[in-house]
Amino acid sequence: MQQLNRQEVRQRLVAYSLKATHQRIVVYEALLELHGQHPAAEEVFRLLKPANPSISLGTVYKTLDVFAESGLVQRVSSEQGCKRYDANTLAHNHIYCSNTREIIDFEDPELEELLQSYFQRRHMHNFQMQGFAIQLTGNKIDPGNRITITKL
Amino acid sequence: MQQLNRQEVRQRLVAYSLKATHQRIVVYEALLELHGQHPAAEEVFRLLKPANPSISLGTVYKTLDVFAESGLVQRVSSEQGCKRYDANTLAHNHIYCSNTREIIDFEDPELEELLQSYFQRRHMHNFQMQGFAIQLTGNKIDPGNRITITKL
DNA sequence: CTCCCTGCAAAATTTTTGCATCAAT
DNA sequence: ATTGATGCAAAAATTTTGCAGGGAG
Repeated sequence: MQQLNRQEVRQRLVAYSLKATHQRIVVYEALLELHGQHPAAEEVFRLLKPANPSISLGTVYKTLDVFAESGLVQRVSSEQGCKRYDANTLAHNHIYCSNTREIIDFEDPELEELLQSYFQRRHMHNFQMQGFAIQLTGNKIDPGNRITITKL
Repeated sequence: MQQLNRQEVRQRLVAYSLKATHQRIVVYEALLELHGQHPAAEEVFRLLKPANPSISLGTVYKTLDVFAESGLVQRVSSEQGCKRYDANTLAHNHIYCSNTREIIDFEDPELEELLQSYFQRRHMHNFQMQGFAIQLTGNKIDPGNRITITKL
C-alpha cells in the first residue's frame, strides 16, 4: 500500500464525497498502517486511541461503515464472525491460513487474466457481475514467515 | 443437496466421530433444509424451535461449532459479520449479491479444472494449500428470480 | 456406568442507536 | 450559518461460558 500524507488522505476522502474530518483521516491512516491485516473496528480503534485519546469506538464503527458504503475501503469476507476492512480496494484475492487465522492478500495478474477471459465466455442471466475474487485455504508451514508463490 | 433420512444423518454424524444426539440430528437436518441459504446460528434455531421446543440457542451455537471443527459442515465467509454455515462441503464457489445480501452457491466443473491445472503450475513456499474458492460479486437484476450461468 | 452433551442463565463480546454538542464546508 | 459528524452511554445483537442434570454408547 502506498504511503500517503495528510493532504493526500484528505483528497482521497473528498474524492469519495466524504467530509474530511480529523477522525476520518486518522481512521483511514490506521487502515493504511494495518495494511495486510484486515483489521476489525476494535483493532483500528486500539491503534488509533493512544495518539487520539478523544476518539470513540462508536465513531470508528460508524466511520468504517461509511467508508465501506462509499467504496473507499472494502469489507473483507471472513469466517471469524466480525466485520473486517481493507483499504486496498484493488487486491481481491486472499489466502486464509487456518493455523494463524490470518487473511493474506495476494495479487496474481496472470490468474486475473485467465479468469477474466473465462468469464467473458460465460453469460450470466439475472446477474450483473461486478468482480471476482479467489480464496485459497490451507496452512502456513512456518507461522513466522511469509508465503511466496512462484512458477514452476 | 441430497435428501437424507434419520438413519443416514445418524451415520454421517458417526462418520465424523460425533455422538448422534437428537439435537445434533435436527441441527444437521435444518442445515440441509436451509441448503443454499448459508444460515447463521439464529436462523437454524428459528427453523428448529417450533418442532423442538426444548432445544436451546446455546446448543445450536455449540453444535454448529462442533460440526465446523469436525469438517462435517463448512463455515462460510461473509461480509455480514456473523458466522454462517453450509452443509454442502463440496461447493466452494459463491456469488454475493449486494442487493439481496444473499450468498449463492455455484458449481462450475470447467472452472475448477482450469484453476486446478493453474495451481499445479505454481509452487507455494511456506503454504500447504487445501483448496480454493471463487467468489463473484454483483447484483441480481430481479431479486425474485434465480441466477443462471450459460456458455456463450 | 461413564462421559460427553444439553439447557439454562449469566457474562462477554460485538455492533448499533439516540441525542446533545461540535466542527467542516 | 448549516449540515452532518462526533462522543458518550445505553441498548441491542451476537457469541461464549459454567455448571447441574440427562442421554448415548
